[in-house]
Amino acid sequence: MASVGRGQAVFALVDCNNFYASCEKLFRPDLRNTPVVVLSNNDGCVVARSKEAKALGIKMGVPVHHIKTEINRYGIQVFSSNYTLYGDMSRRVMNTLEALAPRVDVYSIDEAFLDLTGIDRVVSFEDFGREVKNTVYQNVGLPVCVGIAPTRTLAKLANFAAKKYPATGGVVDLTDPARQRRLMARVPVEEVWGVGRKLSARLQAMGIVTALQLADTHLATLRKQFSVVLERTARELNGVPCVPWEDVPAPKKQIMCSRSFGRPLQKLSDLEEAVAHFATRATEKLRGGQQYAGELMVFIRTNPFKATAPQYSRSASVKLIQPSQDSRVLVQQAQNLLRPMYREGFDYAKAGVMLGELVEVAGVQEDLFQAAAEQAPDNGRSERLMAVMDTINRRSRATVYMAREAGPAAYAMRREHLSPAYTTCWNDLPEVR
DNA sequence: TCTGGGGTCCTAGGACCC
DNA sequence: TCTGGGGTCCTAGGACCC
Repeated sequence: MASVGRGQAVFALVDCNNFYASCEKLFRPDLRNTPVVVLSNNDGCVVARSKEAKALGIKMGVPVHHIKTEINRYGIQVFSSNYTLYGDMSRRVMNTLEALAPRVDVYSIDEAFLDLTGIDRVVSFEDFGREVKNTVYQNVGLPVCVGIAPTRTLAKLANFAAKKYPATGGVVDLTDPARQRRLMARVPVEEVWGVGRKLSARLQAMGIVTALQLADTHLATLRKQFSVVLERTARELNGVPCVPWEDVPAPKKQIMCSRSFGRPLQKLSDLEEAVAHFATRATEKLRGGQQYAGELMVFIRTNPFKATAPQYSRSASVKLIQPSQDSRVLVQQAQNLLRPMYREGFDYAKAGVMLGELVEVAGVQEDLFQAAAEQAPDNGRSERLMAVMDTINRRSRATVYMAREAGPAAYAMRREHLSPAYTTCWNDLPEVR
């Protein structure tokens, strides 16, 4: 059993295997050994693959129309993204983890860091990892892998090994420095957390090919030739934690809502409808985080992949005189930005709304140059109206909406392979006969 | 026919100030 | 001939993550 110094930090990274594909399979036992892929919004490209699909060589991010032949030849099951389902399954996984570990940092929809500092006085890291894996599988039905190490970057690497080498049984304790070096020597540098395509190309050109070579590179060189980011990564590979643990998630700095349209739009009125919808959704998220937006940005663009068609792409932003979380205000501002940008004669493929300069409720500044009487008349009415809208819409999606959003959505997504809402809709509950 | 959506952090460079 | 230096703030763009 590996041991670490008293008080030395230890993290576990728990990561669901092929998360979206596993969620789909969970409710379709008939697909147990069938290759499954899940598509991005609008059924565009592959964003998740079951292990059978990976074995067939289906690549991450490939447009689905490029793999039509394989889909037919191998009987690959295709699903549209069902974020309602994945979000609900994610919540169940995270709840289970929170019951097992004292401190949990939910990092993304399918992974979380656990703080295991000091836990080896009671149970070995390896045994704890197996308990996590088994409990999640028992409670939720989803397979996970667990990597354990003194830094998050090494925990990521441990998780990579747990996934890649079946002999590990899906759990790797990487607290032992000698074991860290042995693993790093076998792992390509591009697998290191924080090293993407561009960086790995530059590193390889310098002869740095493995994770271990990166760990052993002079820190000052990394900082000088790259940046502090890569220097920190190298430090973390050497077991020195550089990312502080945060119990309270940092407040968001921007909120975005954007979507490609199911089919190209030409008319201003259709774009107005889409932009109103995006602004409404973004503002809901804003209120969910108890924040106000000080800035609003709107963009529209044609399809850059369609090289033969005339291209057009514009964005515009406005600083609000007073930060707001009122859908009426932000939808109106978004329309004001959209109309002057719009040009006739283009096939618009995508639009979006971004909220920035976010402030907490308590930090809202009164407008210095507005007469008190002009500021006062609302008197909290906006907050109350929005709260009522949110309450109603939480119970039943989109019961109350802005007038601009009305009508059958011309911008609606393509989702031709959508699975039922097994866990969030009574009518879609799976039946056991 | 058909290529996602939503984030974060860092750096370089320009404007501006004294 | 010789044309400062240091600081801040903002923005755009690039890199990364899932």
